[in-house]
Amino acid sequence: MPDTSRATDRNPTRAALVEAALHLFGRKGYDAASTREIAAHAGANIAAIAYHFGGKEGLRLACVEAISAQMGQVMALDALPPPTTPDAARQRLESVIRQVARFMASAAPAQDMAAFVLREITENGPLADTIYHRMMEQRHRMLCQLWGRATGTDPESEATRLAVFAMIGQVIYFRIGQPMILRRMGWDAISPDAAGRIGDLLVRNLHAALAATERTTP
Amino acid sequence: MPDTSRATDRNPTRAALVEAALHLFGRKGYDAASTREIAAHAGANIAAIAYHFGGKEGLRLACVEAISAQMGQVMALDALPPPTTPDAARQRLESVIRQVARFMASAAPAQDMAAFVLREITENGPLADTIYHRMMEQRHRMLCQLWGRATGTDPESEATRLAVFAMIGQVIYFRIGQPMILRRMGWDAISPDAAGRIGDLLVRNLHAALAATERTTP
DNA sequence: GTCTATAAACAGATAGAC
DNA sequence: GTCTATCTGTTTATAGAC
Repeated sequence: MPDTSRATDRNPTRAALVEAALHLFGRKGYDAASTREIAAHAGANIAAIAYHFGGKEGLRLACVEAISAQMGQVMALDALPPPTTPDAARQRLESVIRQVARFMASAAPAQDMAAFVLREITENGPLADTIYHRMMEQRHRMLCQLWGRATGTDPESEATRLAVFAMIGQVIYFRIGQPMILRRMGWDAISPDAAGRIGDLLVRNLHAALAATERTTP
Repeated sequence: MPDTSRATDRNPTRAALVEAALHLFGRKGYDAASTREIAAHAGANIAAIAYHFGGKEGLRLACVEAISAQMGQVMALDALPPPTTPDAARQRLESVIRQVARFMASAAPAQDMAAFVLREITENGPLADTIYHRMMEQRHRMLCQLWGRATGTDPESEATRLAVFAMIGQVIYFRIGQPMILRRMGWDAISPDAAGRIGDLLVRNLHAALAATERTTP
């Protein structure tokens, strides 16, 4: 059993297995996706899963690590210096929303990743804790910091935390509910143009919500 | 094989099976939830599933019918006369949001139903079409009517349909993402008080978004 | 209507050849 | 590292007693 915990994918079979697993776990759920199906989808042998990951559970963990790595790239908030003025915070929130919206609305891998994370959380599986602490909590906290700076309110107040969840809900629903949205819109995919218009809408809602917050809690 | 398609639950075993199936399908997914587990959870025998529903698939269909019936009660928009003034439309939207938010945030069955529907849609299972047409589309259309009336814009324009999806996203995220939200808020459940505050937040965001729409597209 | 017993297909894991 | 073959347990569905 070699590099079971390695996130880097030097081996092409290993990488293909993670990609296929992410797709099938996300689409059908962990239990419903069989190792045979995953191996076939990756063009690999069933035994390769045990070899590279030690078993099905190891493959699940490898998926979490792959998502964590990808997510760090898309929401690279951590690297930038924290904004000092309300206006700078507002702009930072705006650019985060646009970036995440573009990623969520279009990119195919995002579908699998979002579905996978959501499932792991709602099923409260063995990796729910890991996912929450490594990917969710710190990012929400950072968004609360920006929101607090932008509105002049306490970043860790209940109102702020809930407001950030409402904002997040808008963005990720365009991913989670996408099959429904596509049908209703008469689209077969979200074009780059459409993703831009969705981003515009979400930013407009962001500004409206920020203004409403400032007016309510001065 | 008796009343396979009956939605009314005269038989207590039948009703218990639907309830247990809704819970387990919603929590673990259709494939992952075994008929043995469902029967045990309902205090019934495995063979009762084949007897009452013709098989596992029939049980799945019975779940859809149960949700459809429940949803008609919670979002009883259809019965009321359509509002004529923008202000009446705004109030109608507000009351729908509060009602759905209260249901989504607290009631335990809502967890199972929301998770079940979401899964069926994202897995694009055999009942995805039924669910979309019987439960999603007409309600979204009705909300678009209200939104259009409230803002004076075309109810079926792209902007309106997307704006309604953004609004819906906020509401249902407080159900879908609830395990995450509870952790972050330090709650172990959403109290009635908290549900009220979440409703306040969502209504405030609704008003802000409506105002932003009016300003943008006069 | 509800139960037991069983059939036929499937799952994940592993031993060992190459 | 990758493959075939096989072991062991679990799945849904069903036949038939009561």
